[in-house]
Amino acid sequence: MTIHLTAFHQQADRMAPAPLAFFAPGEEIYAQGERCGSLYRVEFGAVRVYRLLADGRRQISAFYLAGETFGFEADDTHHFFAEAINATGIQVLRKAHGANLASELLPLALQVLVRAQEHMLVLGRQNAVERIAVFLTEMSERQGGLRLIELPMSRTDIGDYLGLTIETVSRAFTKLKQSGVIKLQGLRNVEIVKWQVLSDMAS
Amino acid sequence: MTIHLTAFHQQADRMAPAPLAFFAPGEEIYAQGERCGSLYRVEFGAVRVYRLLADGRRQISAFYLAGETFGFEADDTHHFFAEAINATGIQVLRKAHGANLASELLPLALQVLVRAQEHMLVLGRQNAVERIAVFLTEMSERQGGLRLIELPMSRTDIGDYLGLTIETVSRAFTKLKQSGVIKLQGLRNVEIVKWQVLSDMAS
DNA sequence: CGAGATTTTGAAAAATTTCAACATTCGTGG
DNA sequence: CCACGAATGTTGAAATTTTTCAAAATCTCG
Repeated sequence: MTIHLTAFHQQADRMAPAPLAFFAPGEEIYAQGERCGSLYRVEFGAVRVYRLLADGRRQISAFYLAGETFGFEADDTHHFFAEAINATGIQVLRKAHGANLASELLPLALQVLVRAQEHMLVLGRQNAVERIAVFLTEMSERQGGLRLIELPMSRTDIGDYLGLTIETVSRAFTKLKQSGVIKLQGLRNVEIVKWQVLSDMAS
Repeated sequence: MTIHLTAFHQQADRMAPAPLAFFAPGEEIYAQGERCGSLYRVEFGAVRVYRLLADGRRQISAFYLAGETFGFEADDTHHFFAEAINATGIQVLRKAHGANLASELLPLALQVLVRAQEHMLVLGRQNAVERIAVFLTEMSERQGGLRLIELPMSRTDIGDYLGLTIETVSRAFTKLKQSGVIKLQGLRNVEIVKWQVLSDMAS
């Protein structure tokens, strides 16, 4: 794959020196407990940000796709882990300190916040099929509202994002397939056949 | 109850005209869909911020206690409802636009964000007793780490915050009581008897 | 093409919800 | 200040959903 660096550099904003970093599938971007001083913008690929319980239970708080910014923290320490899901390019935005910077970051942080708050409704109050419906709707909207969507992540990741086991995720996919709402072409390509039905399920 | 207005006014920061508003128990502070242009700081009392599904299922995304700021939104529209839980005093911080303002708001927004992300782990991956343990630990920490805590909210609110039914909340409280981890003095006063055990449960 | 990894399916177990009844608490008016 | 009634909370039992454990199927990639 040829990567056109210039294209990325043109997108770079005035936030500071913004080196482009490459990550292999599964590679750690940062870990809980590490010091932080940067934000990260996905240029291509996908990232999962998660937290662990002592016994290994994992909750993915968000996926980040191309164009999205992550790495916001309340203090100088990372409270989460971040890993590349696939081969991923990331622009590291070194945090400078200044008022005009905060005014650029606040809207990005607020978008992450609103999404997190909306996801709480899913985790707290929706059943398995509804969760998958929300997830597919979200992924479609984030990929431009297309009916054909590509899932960059595994069923395990989807489960850990939606608070379900991999088996329950699989069964929910099966139900949506059997009711003709979606079609699968391979494991990671989903066609949304009945958009309105899926949308309604997501409430 | 006598309210010392001067004390509150001394706490006012330089954000702008900050009138103190009073809300009765259950009174709406703002509604989903309303335009927003203010932030809110709780002076006394408690607030719940929540979202609803079409069929009435409710998820409380956060409680806000004295000293805490809420009302952050990504655009100019409220995506959530906010209500006073009890008699509550709130400072309305009218949003001005400017860089120095954003630099003051960002840390507050980030604190809300981190808390939201941590709550996702609870909603997605912890069982009923663990959720109550987390909740009590949180409430204690937010009230200064005391062993005697006062819950300003009902069991229904707790359930809607933790993604549980009121009955499951009640049963979890009963289990914690029976195992000697907590004691109840009335419904809303909890004594944490075995701090470490509770803490460990919360993981 | 084949081996390992991932996903799907089935059946039983566990956790939570639902529905119903009972108990307790709280606020108000006598 | 007590008693009453409504609101809130607790408990029990059955139903439902999800998880767990196990095995079979499918996919991916070298």
